[in-house]
Amino acid sequence: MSLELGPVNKSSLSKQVADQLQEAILEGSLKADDRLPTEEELAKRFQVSRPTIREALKRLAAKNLIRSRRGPTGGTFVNHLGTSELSDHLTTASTLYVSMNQISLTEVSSTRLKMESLCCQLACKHRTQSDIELMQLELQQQLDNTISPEQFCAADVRFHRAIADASHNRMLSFVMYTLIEALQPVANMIAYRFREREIITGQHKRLLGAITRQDEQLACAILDEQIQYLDQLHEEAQANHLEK
Amino acid sequence: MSLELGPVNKSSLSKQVADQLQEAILEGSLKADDRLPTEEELAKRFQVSRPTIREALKRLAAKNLIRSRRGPTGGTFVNHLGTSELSDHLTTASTLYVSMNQISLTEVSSTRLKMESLCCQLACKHRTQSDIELMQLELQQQLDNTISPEQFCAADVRFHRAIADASHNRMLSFVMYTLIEALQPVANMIAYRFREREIITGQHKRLLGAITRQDEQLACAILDEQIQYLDQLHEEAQANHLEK
DNA sequence: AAAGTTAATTTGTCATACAAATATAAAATA
DNA sequence: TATTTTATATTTGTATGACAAATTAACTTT
Repeated sequence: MSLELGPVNKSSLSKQVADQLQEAILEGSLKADDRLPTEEELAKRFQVSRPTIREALKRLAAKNLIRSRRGPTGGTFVNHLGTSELSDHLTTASTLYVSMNQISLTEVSSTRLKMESLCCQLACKHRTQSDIELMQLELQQQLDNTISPEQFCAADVRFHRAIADASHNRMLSFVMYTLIEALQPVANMIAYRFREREIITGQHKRLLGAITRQDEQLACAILDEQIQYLDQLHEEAQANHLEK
Repeated sequence: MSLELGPVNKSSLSKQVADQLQEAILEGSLKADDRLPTEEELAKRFQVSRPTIREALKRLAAKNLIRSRRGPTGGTFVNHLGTSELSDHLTTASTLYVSMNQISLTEVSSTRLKMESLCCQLACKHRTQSDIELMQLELQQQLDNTISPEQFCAADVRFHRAIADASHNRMLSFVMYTLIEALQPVANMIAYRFREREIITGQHKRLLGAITRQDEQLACAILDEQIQYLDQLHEEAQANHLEK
């Protein structure tokens, strides 16, 4: 007689454990800052070995869902995911996606233009004083000519993130973070040249002014100008690259 | 004398290994479908133990960057990430983000409306015959009253994804996938009631018609109608929930 | 009472062994 | 000879046990 055994486990144990834990987090059984049982105890509960548990935990750690600390008060804790905590995650995802699928930067930048315009409109409506102050802070850093290209880029990212956050629509912010990261390769190029830095920061200055004065149309226009400028730089760089 | 030792490794070995491998993938040294050295060899190269290597690999596996197979021709391979391959990744991220930060569905749905309108506009311009056929296929399934709520939801997701893909802007598709998933909780509700199914499929029918005839304005209007309808259902459900 | 020391707890790492899957090559069979 | 079966080698998956490192709590000593 053919004994109908269970559908059984076709995926690896560590994956099953990881999925169960993730489900628990997603469902709310495990809330932020909750401490999970020790690895040893998890091993007992799931009836698997400790290395298997550890592999499962690493999977979750890679997604930034948990953090671990050693010591008596240590252990593994559930992370609360803020927009910035997820950015690592999104950075790799979007950067990889763009590079592996050879998505033209035109596609990226046109999408970004539309979305960031939306952000700007909302930012003009809902920006608070602290939003403006944050943007000013980042702008100040960009004006400092002594900072390294990397620092300039980072400040640029933070400036655009600040615009997204000023929309006060967290979902929009979340999505926008992805796009900002995806365009970093282009942003990187400009950071190395003083002349381009000046143009960008000039645009940022005017953009911040427009948002402060709640001038939606002007803000969108400046944004459009910046993205067109970036596109142009990118095209030139590509042309140079082909010549070589 | 104070010997200035290197800045050293403050993060765990498995993380360092994972980061290095990821960097290699991101940079292009490891291309899609490339096979990595065996775990044993990696262990030798990185001068760490095999379990450590495995934890590192699991981190990458969690991000869907690699896949593993056993056997002589097996090993660990680099994944090529398509939109759908990354959707898992983004789904958890966005779902978690929405639930953990208690983002109101109003925020999500207003964002989605704007973005999906953009998709519709582009879809009207660029949709091909095969795009339309795909949407028709999914619509047919939704019209079948015998399918389960889960199947209905899945078909709904695929229908909206098809719209996003019809825009022929992969970056936009990519971002849109995230938003579609984030609104699934609402979509789930409607799938259980026959009456609501009918209304939704009716809207989809008209939407498909508009896209086929390349009527941008009409398409956007129908989309707006649908999202308003979903918002309304969601509000009612919440009101009921409070009464209880 | 304050400071330093020790002990306990928990994650991080290592070493080794065996199990399971799977393709290749060899061997047995029709 | 052709085909099926069997053996075998390779590689990931899992288990066990041990020790290292970090960090806190309790304890001891001054």
